[in-house]
Amino acid sequence: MTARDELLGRSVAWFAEHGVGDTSLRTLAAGIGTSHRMLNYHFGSRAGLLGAVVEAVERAEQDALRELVATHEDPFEAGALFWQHVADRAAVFAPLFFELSTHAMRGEPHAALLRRWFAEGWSDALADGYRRLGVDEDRAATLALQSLAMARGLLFEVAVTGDRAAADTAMVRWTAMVRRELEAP
Amino acid sequence: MTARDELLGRSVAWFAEHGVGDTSLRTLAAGIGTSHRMLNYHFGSRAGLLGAVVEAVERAEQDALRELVATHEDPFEAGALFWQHVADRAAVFAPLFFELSTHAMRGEPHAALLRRWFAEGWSDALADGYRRLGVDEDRAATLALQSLAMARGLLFEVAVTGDRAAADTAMVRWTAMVRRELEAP
DNA sequence: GTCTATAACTCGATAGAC
DNA sequence: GTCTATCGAGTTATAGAC
Repeated sequence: MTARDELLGRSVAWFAEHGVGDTSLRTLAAGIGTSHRMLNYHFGSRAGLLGAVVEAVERAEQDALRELVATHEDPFEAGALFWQHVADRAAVFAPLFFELSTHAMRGEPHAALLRRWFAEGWSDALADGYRRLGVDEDRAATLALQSLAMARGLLFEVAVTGDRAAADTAMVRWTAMVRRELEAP
Repeated sequence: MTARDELLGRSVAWFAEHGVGDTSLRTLAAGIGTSHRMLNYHFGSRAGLLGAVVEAVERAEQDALRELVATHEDPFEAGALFWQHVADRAAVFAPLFFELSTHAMRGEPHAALLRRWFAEGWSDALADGYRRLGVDEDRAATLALQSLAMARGLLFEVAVTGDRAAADTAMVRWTAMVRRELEAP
């Protein structure tokens, strides 16, 4: 366990408990028993620290999705459970997720790793799921992209409006639409 | 034309030309012929200024959508044209849009207006379109939410990965899915 | 109401000593 | 790795001119 990993773990725990908000490096540092100078030393910048936090959370979430897909006969059931899991954490991590993704959109160097993480990890995991249902390569790629877009868009809605029920309904009906598409010729 | 409106118009134009990035108030002020003190005076804060910019852009976009829906027989055709319009501007305004939406997610006071703008404007406009196709109230609301989520999710993908072609394909196929849903009993 | 000028405070980032 | 400045920038506040 390096000093960096130790600080990263404590930062994730601190954010999970106190929320992310506009917490300053000084406030966070005081909260986890270090100095803002040390956070800059280990992570290069505030954005570098937040990027590492998001990457750690995303890695855990992607692992959770693969685990659910692997342990459930019905991929759609795994998807439903995963949506619940993600939406439950929306209030805490969605703002940080969308904030950091704007850094990736602007091509900022510290967000390069995050950019690849956003771009490849989720699409690949979802496309795998659709291929296992016997969908051909081309359709699987599009369905994966659509499912990812739908999930992120609904996550956005939940985070902004707080209307979880409407988003849940939309997700259930989206899943039903895909089912019917796959059963049709 | 108040001084505030004048500065807002020049700010939007400046951002459209130079991009948003991490432009400082001082840089922007110098670029549009004022001082950073005046920007704070008229908009309250940097976030207040950016919020006003996003609101102005969103208002124009929502008006454009209503205009397209009103002038086209086929609402799906209007939707396709609008998607093109929005995706073309993704590189410039998507980062700012998602950044400001995180302020709304955190319930920051200066983003209160923006929050309502995000939450109500688009859903209402889209639900109107579906109702005009004879869809009942409950389904129209869900379809509007799904269409909004799909569009924002694909906009997110375009902004992060730059893969416009994949997003266009996903949008075309989404529209086809909805068409089939509405034709089925 | 609009604008200029100035100062103080916080925060992110950096340099240098140890 | 750690600590003590130090700087630029966003923000807020005050005083005052037009």
